[in-house]
Amino acid sequence: MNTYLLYSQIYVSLTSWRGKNLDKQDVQPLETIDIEQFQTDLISWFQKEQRELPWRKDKDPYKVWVSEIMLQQTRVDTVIPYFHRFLELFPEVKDLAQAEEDQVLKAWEGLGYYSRARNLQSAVKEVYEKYGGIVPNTPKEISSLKGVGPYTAGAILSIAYGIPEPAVDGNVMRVFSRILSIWNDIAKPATRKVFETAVRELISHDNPSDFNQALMELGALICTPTSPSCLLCPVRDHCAAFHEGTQHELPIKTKNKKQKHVKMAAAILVNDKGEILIQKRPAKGLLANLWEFPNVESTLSYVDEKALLEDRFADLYSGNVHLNRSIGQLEHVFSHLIWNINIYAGTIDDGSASELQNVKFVSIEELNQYAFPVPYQKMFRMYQLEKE
DNA sequence: AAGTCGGGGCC
DNA sequence: GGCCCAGACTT
Repeated sequence: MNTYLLYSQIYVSLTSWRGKNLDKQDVQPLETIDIEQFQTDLISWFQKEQRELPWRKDKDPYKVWVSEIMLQQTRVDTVIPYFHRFLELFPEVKDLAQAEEDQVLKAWEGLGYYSRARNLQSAVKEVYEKYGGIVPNTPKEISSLKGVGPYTAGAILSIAYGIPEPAVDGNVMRVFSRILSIWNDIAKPATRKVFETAVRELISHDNPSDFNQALMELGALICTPTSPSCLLCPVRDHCAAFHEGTQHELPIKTKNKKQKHVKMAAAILVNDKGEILIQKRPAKGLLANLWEFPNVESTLSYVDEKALLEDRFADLYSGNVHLNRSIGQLEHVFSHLIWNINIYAGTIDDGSASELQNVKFVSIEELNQYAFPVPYQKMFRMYQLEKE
């Protein structure tokens, strides 16, 4: 029973299923998917061709969890060194639960989307205190943890616990948009459910871990966004797009909007001991709880910017500020905005600034103990190069 | 549903 | 330049 899943059945259960190109499928009819054969082809390919990745050495739920959080919107090659360092610093739930947040953010420095780190630690604390350090294994409990959304819940449940839950990420949507010829816009939030429904029908109950990982591995290695390697694909016989020749048209994804430009001015301010003024960013919003150099959003005209900045910084830090020189400009691109920063260097008298909350004077050697966003790392590098 | 939230590597 | 990436959270 149900070895073969009729397309008509899927059609009923999903919206916009094969809503387009009904003529093209007649070229090479694909009326049925042999589910068991599909599972076998997919999983055996994965077991043979999968990459050796550090989080695949064992299925420790905590390690799987950390890896899945790091991998959100982040490439495998970027994550690998971070994963090693993070697990060295925080080998088990207890270690991360008891760590200082500043240390966690330092370990995350440069990886981006820093709320992932703060949410992960918050959730790990809950696991440590409420679940005795054991990562829960039910959809309800694990989904309630901070930072664990529908994808990550399914990934942990299937990979670490062998529970047949969908783990639908960008890879899975791309792969199944082609295999099942789904023309919904994968940029729309509602579309993910279409794919979850499909995965629930197709997932292997014998090996949900390899099934889900195989889909992602296929998306990363074969069924790539621009030029899929269909001739190497282990499931091309099951693929509607391959039969119809539409693999280059799928998936449908609407474009995202352009970034807004934000003008900034920032300064390296040094006191008479040669220490540098740094401050901690607010606990919410962009780059929350990371450290930065004095800066303002500036719509000032470049003509008088230096003098106006001196007044502004003097006011902010209750000291005499003198900007000696302009070091240059820096552009940094975020997902949704672009910073254009004018960079200055100068001095500040160490009056009452160090008494301000979230403000510190630190030596150059001490700087590397604080987590800085990449644009401020670039800024400090420019400062050091200019100084020589 | 749309906006916020990083950063780097391709093409 | 734009696009993508093992997404989640807030509004």
